[in-house]
Amino acid sequence: MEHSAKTMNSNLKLSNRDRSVLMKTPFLTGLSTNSTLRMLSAMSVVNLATRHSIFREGERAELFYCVLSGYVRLYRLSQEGREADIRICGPGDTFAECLLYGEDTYPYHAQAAENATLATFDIQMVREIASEEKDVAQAVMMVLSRHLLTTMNCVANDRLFTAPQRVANYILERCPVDGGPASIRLPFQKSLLAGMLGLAPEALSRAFSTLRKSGVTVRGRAIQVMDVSNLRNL
Amino acid sequence: MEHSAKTMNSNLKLSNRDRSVLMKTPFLTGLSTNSTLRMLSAMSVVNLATRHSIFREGERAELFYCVLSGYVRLYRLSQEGREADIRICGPGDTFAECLLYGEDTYPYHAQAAENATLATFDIQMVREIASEEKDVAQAVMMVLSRHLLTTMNCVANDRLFTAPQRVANYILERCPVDGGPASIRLPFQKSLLAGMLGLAPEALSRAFSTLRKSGVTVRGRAIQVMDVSNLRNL
DNA sequence: GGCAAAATTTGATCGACGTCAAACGCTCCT
DNA sequence: AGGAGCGTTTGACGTCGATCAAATTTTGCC
Repeated sequence: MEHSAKTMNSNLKLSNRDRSVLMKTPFLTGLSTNSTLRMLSAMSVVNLATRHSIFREGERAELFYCVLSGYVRLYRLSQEGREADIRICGPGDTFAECLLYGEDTYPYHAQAAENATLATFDIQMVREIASEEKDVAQAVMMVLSRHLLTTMNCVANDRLFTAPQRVANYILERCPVDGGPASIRLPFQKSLLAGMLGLAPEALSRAFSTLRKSGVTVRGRAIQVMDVSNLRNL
Repeated sequence: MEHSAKTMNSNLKLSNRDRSVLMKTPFLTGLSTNSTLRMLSAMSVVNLATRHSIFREGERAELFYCVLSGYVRLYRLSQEGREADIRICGPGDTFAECLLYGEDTYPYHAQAAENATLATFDIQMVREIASEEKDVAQAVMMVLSRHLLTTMNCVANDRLFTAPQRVANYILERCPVDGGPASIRLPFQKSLLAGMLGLAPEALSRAFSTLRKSGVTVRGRAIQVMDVSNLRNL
């Protein structure tokens, strides 16, 4: 029955966790009952195995996506086949939503970086719903604004900081704000983090070892910071 | 009366060119008469001299902007005072519009890169208008979508291409599509182009001289391409 | 035109990071 | 336990682009 790694579900077949993420999506949170129902009618859910391609650059776009669980990698290819990650999407993130009012083909490749559950939305239908339901339009604007903000941040980080600084920033964004010790756990492979920061995996590894001097210890996916406020000074 | 380089105008005092750009803004084009009037009531026009600061990172945001003429530089500062450009905005571009539904402080510095005329929009008021007028909400979504798309492009370019390739891309985007010879004229200083491409001015200069081998001649702001299709292959 | 200031180019140097290859470690599988 | 396969680390090396300084060109202004 299932010969591909892709599974289509009705949204009744969601895990509790996925359902909870789905409802916290900016696209569905705070909507009127009516709007929520309409959005759900434009939505499906898919399960994807690691490395499964979601869409390819240049394909005609009919859906945009929201990650419920797992991670998705958005990337471009150079002529010679080098890959550059543009964005890593985790639970709650949306992608290709800029096509609601933009081009009609996907501007990058998308691939499941781990087993993932995604909500898919029909672009045409959502465009129509947004033109009729104010709360949906507002949700779309909020999502787009936030996404734009983080992407501009990404440009600034790439241009302003070195590899160890970018890694330190990543860690600090996920640490309690006060000083003192802290420990966090990477939600995915290091190679994904590398792509997210615009680095080769080797460069990430070296960045971590540079940060040892600043009190950062890494073992597998576990990261320990001796003194957060110390790390904050570069 | 005017001791700063900043001038506030009623929108009656616009040059023809500025008025035409203003009306072609995605924010004002295709709107109903009523929506247009409401948007104009949320708008002012300012003239700025070269290098005049428009806002600083962290400032409370009350306005977003649309460039009517001239160019604006959005940038971040590192601790040590190094500047990194995030975006160069020209006529028709908007900036800080992501604050309509995002944070309430500007996430970067903005500075006039030349004498410039800007339309300013009151964020609060536009938010209110967008919640009532569907065509305005749609215009906002289109602007955000387009902006997001170009910013993701920027990340991809930075990560995928070398300096000469990025410069070649810039030129090609502004050339007639067919092969053969072409010539274009930079609309601003080379140092601005450098910042736009994420390069130091020296690196841009060297990139141009690398491209001489590929038939690109530069004299001042004039750029000549011997064979466009040739340049397209890296 | 001619001077002062700014922008751009060129040269030299250096650090950061990508790439390739090899070693190491971990996980999963039987 | 033994291995195969993958992810990560480490080393060696090369390239790209930033930086500093100086030369040169362009621009703005009387």
